[in-house]
Amino acid sequence: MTTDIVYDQHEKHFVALDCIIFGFDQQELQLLLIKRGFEPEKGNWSLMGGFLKSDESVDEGAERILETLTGLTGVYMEQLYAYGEVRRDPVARTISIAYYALIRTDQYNKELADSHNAQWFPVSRKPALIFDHNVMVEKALARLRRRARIQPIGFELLPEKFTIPQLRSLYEAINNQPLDHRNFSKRLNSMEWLVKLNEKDKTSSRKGAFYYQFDEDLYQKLVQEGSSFALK
Amino acid sequence: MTTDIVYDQHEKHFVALDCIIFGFDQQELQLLLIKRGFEPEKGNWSLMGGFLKSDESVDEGAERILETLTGLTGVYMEQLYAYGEVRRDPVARTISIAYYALIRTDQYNKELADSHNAQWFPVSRKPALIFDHNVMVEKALARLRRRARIQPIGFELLPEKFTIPQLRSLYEAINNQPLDHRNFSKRLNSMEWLVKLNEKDKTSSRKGAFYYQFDEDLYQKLVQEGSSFALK
DNA sequence: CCAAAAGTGTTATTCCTACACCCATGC
DNA sequence: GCATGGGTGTAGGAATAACACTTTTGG
Repeated sequence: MTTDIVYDQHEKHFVALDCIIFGFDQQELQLLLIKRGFEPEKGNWSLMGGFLKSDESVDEGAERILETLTGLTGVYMEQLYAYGEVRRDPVARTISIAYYALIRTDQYNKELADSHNAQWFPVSRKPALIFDHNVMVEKALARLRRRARIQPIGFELLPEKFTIPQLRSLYEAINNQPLDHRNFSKRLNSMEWLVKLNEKDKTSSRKGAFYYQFDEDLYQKLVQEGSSFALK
Repeated sequence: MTTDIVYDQHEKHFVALDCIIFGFDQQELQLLLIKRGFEPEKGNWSLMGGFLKSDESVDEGAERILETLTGLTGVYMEQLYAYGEVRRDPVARTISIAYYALIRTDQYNKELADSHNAQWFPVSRKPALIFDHNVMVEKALARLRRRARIQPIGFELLPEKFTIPQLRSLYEAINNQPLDHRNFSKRLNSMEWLVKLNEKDKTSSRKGAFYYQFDEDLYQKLVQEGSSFALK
């Protein structure tokens, strides 16, 4: 690409993309981290990252990074924040644009992740990370908590079919606090976009819990009509 | 700065900083825009922007851009979003990190702004902007609306001393909807951080309205103790 | 004395919270 | 038949929303 005399007097910078990858194992909120294979900080834990290429948008770059580690495409991803302290990366001045992703822990490519020395950690017991990755994770957690209250993104962390106790357990994990199961059910049952199936999950109780599904189309229609999501 | 063999195989990019500058004229929410003086899009309206330098953080870069136009430092600024479509800037691939700022329309350097062909526009009647600056403004507005409900940033747009009707008028402008003045006053009067002064503004009524101030220190203390801001 | 904006109080409704019991099933 | 988790209903309290009148004062 040809550039311009006005632009060419300015400096260019490395632009990195770092992914905070969340998962849920029916108990705890998890983070997919990789063990860094090169200096500096070799052997320490870090977020999955990579450099922006010239022929991709930053969104596309973040999707590529996620796919490189997990093999997944089309999953929920949201830009979190751009980190730009001068010395945040000791090797070279690098601007990092952080994204967070919500994936289903049973659907990613484990061999691929293994080959990058990736490992899941419960958010509550994550190791210290390199550079400013710790603050990225903190911000992602805060964002996820806020978003999950007002937008139906929790479903991205659950299987297509889920039970209400599973969903509650997820929200308890996200917010790190117990919820009253009666009030939670009551609120959910008033949500039109929640579709009850004629099928039960019997893996966690003798009685079994009904499966539900999130009706994305109906939800979009309801949003158009002015109703809004709220859960906590 | 020396870089690294691992880094050097990657591409570098122009990184720009664009500022959405909000003001309030006692009636309407305003935007400070500049008339672009060079091609392409010469003569069209745009946000104030500039390129990131190697020796400044992105926050510092944004502050520098704002100061270049307004002469102001230390004003409220928040990173909004990083825009990174490949062709968002037709001249050269440029990542833009957008910030929004809240300034007092009576305190900036008008000569400086004039020298950049800057002009205030009511948000409701802003001209079409270049590149993706329109979506930046939309996002900034949405963010401002959300923030103003849960954090005491509205005061950044008002003089140190303000009246309750002024504050209400500001919130009406931000959210573009009328508020019940009785409920608004009631809510405010229950806010401990609102300091009533023994002085009245008589410019807008014969009776006069008491001036108030925001007690930042007390607010911080209250936040520490777990109370939270909410206004709408 | 009157116009124009400032200030204040009460009630109805809605939403949220707390809380306890019955149900279905596999063993 | 009992232990285990799943499912439902009600009542009290808090926050919100709706609404009308009195006050001050410059002209």
